[in-house]
Amino acid sequence: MINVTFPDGSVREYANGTTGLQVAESISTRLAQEVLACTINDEVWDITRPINEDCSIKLHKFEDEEAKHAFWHTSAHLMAEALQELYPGTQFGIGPAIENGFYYDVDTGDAVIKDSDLATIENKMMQLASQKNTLERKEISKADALKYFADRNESYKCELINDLEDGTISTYTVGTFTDLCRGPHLQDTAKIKAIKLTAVAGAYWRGDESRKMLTRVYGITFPKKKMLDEYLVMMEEAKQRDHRKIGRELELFAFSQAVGQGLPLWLPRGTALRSRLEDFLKGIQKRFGYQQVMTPHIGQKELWETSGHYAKYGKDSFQPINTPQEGEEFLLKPMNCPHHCEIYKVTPKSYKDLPIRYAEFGTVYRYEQSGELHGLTRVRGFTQDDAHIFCRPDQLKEEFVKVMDIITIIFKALNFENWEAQISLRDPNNKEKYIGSDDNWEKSERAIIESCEEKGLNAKVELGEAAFYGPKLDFMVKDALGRRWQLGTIQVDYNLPERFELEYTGDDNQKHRPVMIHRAPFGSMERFVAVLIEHTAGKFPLWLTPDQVVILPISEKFNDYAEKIADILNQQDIRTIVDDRNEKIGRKIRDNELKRIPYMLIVGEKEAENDEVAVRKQGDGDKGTMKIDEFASSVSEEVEKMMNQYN
RNA sequence: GCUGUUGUAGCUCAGAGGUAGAGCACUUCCUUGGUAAGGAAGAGGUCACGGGUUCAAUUCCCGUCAACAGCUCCA
Repeated sequence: MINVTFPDGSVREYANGTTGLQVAESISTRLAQEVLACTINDEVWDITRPINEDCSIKLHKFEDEEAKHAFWHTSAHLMAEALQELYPGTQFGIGPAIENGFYYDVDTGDAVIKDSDLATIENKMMQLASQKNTLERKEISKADALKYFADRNESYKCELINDLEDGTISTYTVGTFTDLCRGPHLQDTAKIKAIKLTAVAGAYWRGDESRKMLTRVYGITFPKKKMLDEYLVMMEEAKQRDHRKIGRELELFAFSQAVGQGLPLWLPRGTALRSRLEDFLKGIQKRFGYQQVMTPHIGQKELWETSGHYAKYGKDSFQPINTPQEGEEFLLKPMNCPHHCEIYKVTPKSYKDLPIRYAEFGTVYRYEQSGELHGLTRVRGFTQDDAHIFCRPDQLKEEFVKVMDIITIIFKALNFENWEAQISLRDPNNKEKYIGSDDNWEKSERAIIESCEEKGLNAKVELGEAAFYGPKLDFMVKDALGRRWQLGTIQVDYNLPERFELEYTGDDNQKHRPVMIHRAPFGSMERFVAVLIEHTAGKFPLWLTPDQVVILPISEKFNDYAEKIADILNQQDIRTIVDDRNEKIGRKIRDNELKRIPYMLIVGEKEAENDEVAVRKQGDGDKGTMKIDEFASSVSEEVEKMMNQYN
């Protein structure tokens, strides 16, 4: 007999070899029908795998990530089985479950899978699923595994097996398809009731650009048809939040082929929004002891040879600008650090001067590969809310933590809740990708890790994600469709101060090297605005939105009164416009609701007689009548309250 | 950059081997209205660009450019 401990702490006794499914059955038949996977001692298992020792158990229904994972992983195998039948000779790469669904990377040889083929594959999958085939787990030796897959010409699988340790290898078979797989899986395919293959795309084998590009088929499945329908509706709604769509509708920004790809044009309303964000950050930075600086958009090529950027990125960048003068070369600046280092060097520095914090909204140009460009989130010309902090080594951690505070303030002010932090360190197996001494790298990495510990920040550590000159702490936010974007970033750098020979005089009257922190709380204005648009669906907070109030006269007879109120409000810095079109009030309300202007003031005969306005809040309907002054002060208060919180 | 898809009016999209359509937006006129689309008329397109096939190409084929999804990359 074995003892099984449940999440509530209760313990039950079962026969040795009992499965998770049998445990579920012992509780209720309903649970047994719905359970898809189980966690045995912190490891997720198939519900049909016999348990041979005392353990803790957790049973997972579809709502749990663990169950979804098994569900979609099994779906990937099901799709593989379908592909094997439809495209004989297909070789299989990997086919994991992902955040929403699954994919499988396959090599179909000469056959090409097109978007239009997805329906056929779906149908095949449905047909196979209804066969209710069970998934059979088998543990096999490395030699047997290699032989099995080699016999089937599965070179990708063999490559994977070669990297595995003998004794840890298992396969799963469903119907006619056997796959190298760790599991866990569903008991059988009958639970898969709704299937949607969402996309087909290319993906390099093992994520390596130098290797073959396989065909990746993406899909998602559900235990109920209704769940799939709901998912598809949700995806449609997410698309409505796309910043590219809202940016066009609200006339915030645009692109022009004549100007060039990836070069955003900020329209008046977008510029108003962005400038307000910049002013907001400037206010905070002033409080934190930053000084604004300004530098040119170009600089001599030598600057980036000194920094090391040219050696690393030069040939993949916008090429040098030549001048009529023989041999003169300038670069569009891809970052601001060298300029700021030169500002540091203008005067000799004492240890008493540090820390020095130079901030600049610096526009930079990077030649991103054409396939990387994406709305405002990935562009070729963008403005970093950049700053460089030069400090003594003993000030490093305090300065680092202060930057974390700024980022937290900003995320809080804009109601970003679901951000993630990531510590990006060197790849220890690939040190030649980086510049600088081991000693400096270790100091930098330690400073970041310790700062996070000090602030109790739960950051995920990623090896190999560091910049080539230093480690960083990045703040990531998801867009409407769940894609992760890096916004804020903080980087510790011992290398540039050396390369630019930055110095300060210490209290020992000796020359010392300062440490440098690169930081950008927004990341870039472009990307931040993009994510903000998706986050708010274009309904920006009152203090930030380009137009705060729109006045809607009932008829043209009241246009003069509307203009009068607009003047009064604008004089009090309440950004007000008038919709003086010859349209009925219902129409004006509809159009301005869609423009997401926070307040609509409806004015007609009644209001004009009494110096009043009828207030309507965007998305919230009629709020009744107010005196003009009363409305003005309530708006001002609402804005001030927010600003006072952070200044 | 790679794989796939797409490119028709400012926007969203129909369409067909015989040189183009809708709705919205725009202009003018009528209407002067009370909380999410009033009515009428009009203007607007080298069907992304360059080749080829054809009596004839915006439609079929090839190339280029751009956009979209994914991969790779991201100082």
